[in-house]
Amino acid sequence: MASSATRRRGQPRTKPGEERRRDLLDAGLAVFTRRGVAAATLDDVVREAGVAKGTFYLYFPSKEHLLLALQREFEVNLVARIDAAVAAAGDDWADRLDAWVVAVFTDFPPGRAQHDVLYHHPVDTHDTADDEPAHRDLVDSLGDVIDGGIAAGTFHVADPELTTVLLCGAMHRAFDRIWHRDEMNDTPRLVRATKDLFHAAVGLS
Amino acid sequence: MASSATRRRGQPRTKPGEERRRDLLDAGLAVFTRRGVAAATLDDVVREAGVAKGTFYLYFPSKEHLLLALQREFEVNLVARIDAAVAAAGDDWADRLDAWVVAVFTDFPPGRAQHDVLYHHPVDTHDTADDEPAHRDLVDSLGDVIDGGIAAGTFHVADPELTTVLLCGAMHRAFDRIWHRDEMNDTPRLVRATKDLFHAAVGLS
Amino acid sequence: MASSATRRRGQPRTKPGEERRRDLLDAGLAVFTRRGVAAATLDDVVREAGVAKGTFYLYFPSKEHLLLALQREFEVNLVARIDAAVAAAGDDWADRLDAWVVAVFTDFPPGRAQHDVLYHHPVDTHDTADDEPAHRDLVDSLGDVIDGGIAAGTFHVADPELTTVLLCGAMHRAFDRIWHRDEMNDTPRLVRATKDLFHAAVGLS
Amino acid sequence: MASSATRRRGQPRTKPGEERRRDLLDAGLAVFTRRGVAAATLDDVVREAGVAKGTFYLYFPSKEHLLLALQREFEVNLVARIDAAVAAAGDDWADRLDAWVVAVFTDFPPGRAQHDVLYHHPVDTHDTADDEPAHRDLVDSLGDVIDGGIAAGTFHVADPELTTVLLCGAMHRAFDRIWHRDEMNDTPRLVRATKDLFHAAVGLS
DNA sequence: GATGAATGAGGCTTCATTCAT
DNA sequence: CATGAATGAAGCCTCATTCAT
Repeated sequence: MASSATRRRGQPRTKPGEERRRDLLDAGLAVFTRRGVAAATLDDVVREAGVAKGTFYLYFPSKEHLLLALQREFEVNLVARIDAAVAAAGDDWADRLDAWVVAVFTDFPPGRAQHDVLYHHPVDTHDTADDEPAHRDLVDSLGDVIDGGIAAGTFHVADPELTTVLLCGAMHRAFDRIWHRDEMNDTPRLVRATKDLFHAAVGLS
Repeated sequence: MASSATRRRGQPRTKPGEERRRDLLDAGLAVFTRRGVAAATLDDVVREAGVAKGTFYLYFPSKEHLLLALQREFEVNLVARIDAAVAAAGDDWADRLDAWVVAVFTDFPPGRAQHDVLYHHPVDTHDTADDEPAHRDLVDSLGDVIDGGIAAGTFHVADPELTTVLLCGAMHRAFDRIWHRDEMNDTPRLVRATKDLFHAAVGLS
Repeated sequence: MASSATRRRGQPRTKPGEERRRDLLDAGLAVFTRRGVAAATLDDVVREAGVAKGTFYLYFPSKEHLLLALQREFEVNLVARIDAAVAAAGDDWADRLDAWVVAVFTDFPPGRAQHDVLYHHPVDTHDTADDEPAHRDLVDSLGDVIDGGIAAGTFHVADPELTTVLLCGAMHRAFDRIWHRDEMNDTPRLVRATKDLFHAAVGLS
Repeated sequence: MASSATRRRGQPRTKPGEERRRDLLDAGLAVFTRRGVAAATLDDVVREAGVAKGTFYLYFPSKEHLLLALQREFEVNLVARIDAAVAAAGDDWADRLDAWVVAVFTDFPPGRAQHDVLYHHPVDTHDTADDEPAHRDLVDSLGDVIDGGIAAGTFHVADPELTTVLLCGAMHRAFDRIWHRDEMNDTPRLVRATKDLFHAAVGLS
């Protein structure tokens, strides 16, 4: 029963529910990241988690739901960290906007693999019931900054809502393209270009 | 597009190779679009094409290669149409840039489904040999416009290369988000917002 | 040997691993024997074993490996029985040689079908990893008798190693020819002729 | 249409029947030898022969019959060459027996691959109708020598018929074992051991 | 709670054979 | 005689999910 998550002998087989769920989530992320979402099998996941097949279904109703949970968790954490960085940037809206950009770029790289898993898998939002409430996402986060700057009279944007979506999308695709081609891994340059674009978009200078 | 799944008696079974290939390509697109790439089966494809299983393998070495061919074809055509629209816009670079945006927006909607198939499926560029040369893509197309405007002294962009990628990404993701939520299908507004962003990005007014 | 293809209701589905493996082995032999190795399908095997397709792959990595296991098992058992008969024949080397011949002939007939399966199918020893150590085979068994008789001064053979291989081969092909033509199923006569040949080969009388 | 048997331009497409049949036979042997009988496909064969799929069925009713024809041809030729060598050996029966052995050993090696194809593939003699008359085979050939020696009073064998089969089998299996293990490719030694065995079997010295 | 042997529908691909030209 | 596109039955194997213990 060798596995990277082998259970130590004598250890109790049962764990608090939350901890088991965590193990499964971690294992899922590891496997999805390693093998790719499509190629990953439930067998891989439970082996990685050091748990029996059936146990998985005690915590998630299906493989699809594990992915969904992973995606939600990833974005929630990401946004929380970004929001914090923005809050720490002070009161100047231009600074806050820059802080948003920098935060995204410093946060993404370590999670590049997760990013792929998160954003590039077509989760069927059809049969996968949407129990949980929609969470605050990247667009909401950027929207707050832009709306704030406008309210303060610093930014000038004709259609803030759409512009926010567009800018947010700019980054996403940029990441994909850049990373997948393993070219231009020049973060400072990327940060600069992105800041410039954002500034121009909100009418700064 | 021969009637799916039926063949008139007495009709010749064989067709010119190019035509059969076309049928398969059409059938593939239809099925991928209807069922989604992951759920689509080869059975679906050949049924749609009104052809036997084995026939498929006379034209494509695998399901993956059908997808690849479809993707290539889609982007090549899209870019060709956009390039044409830009060329028809006259000599003013601002007009050309606007023409690019308008072209994209008028061209995409009918191909929304294909767009999903094309851009959202992780084609394993590993074992799927890359025989054909890289083709001109959307980024190349936008790049030409931006580089042209800069060369003419009309546009001013600090980092044209990255800015092009960013702007291109803006649209892509925007489409995804907008369409997938079936909200804001307000194309004129979308065109206006995008033009504004592009103008700002290249330093117009 | 559970009734093929049926399972009593309420009966537990799971069995001790060894037992399931046995069922599969038995089913495999039955099917290979009935249909021939090439024509046998996995469907046949699992139907015979009263088990689902997937279950097979819990015990063997492929159809090829089932055959391999069957072959190994057959030869190991055969050789064990022959060795026992030889040991029981006493100390006279001529008697032991005769015992070897008789043992082979009494043992083979009931296993004629298995013999075909075992010796006539080209198991690709290429990708079929050879985990287990080489086992004692018929040639080894005969070799021990011949070497023993030589050491005792009873037999006289110029090239014992090759002669052993040759004598062993004599029988094999003889069986094939004789059985496949369903002629000359006269075992006593066959035993006599073989004993004579073996005696002559080792220089007796 | 590249192939090792490409047709020269301007060459007539039709050939005398016998020649076409020869081409197919040659191609079949080449492919069976190269890929192995089981892995060889009809596509391989016709490509090798530089002929269309349908043409094959003008000359052979099935793939199985091609193999059968190849086997027959191989053995007929082999036996003819051996018989000739025996005839050339003079009138002494011991010499003739030795000549038989030597002939087999000099003839086999170059045809090792064909030997495998010929003797190791289970041709279903069930549905493959046996139109042609049985041909003279190796056993017949050896039988004539042994019977001749007995008639001349030179050989003494209790059961000539079975002994012949046994001796013939000795060689066959020996070849398989020896060649397949790429060990003991020491032909002179093999010839000597075989001669010894044959001499002993017919009561010489 | 936890287990893991068992399931079985269904996927992709192969290839001997046919037949209209 | 020759062609080769088309056929389609059949094969092997995968894997999400279940359920008796």
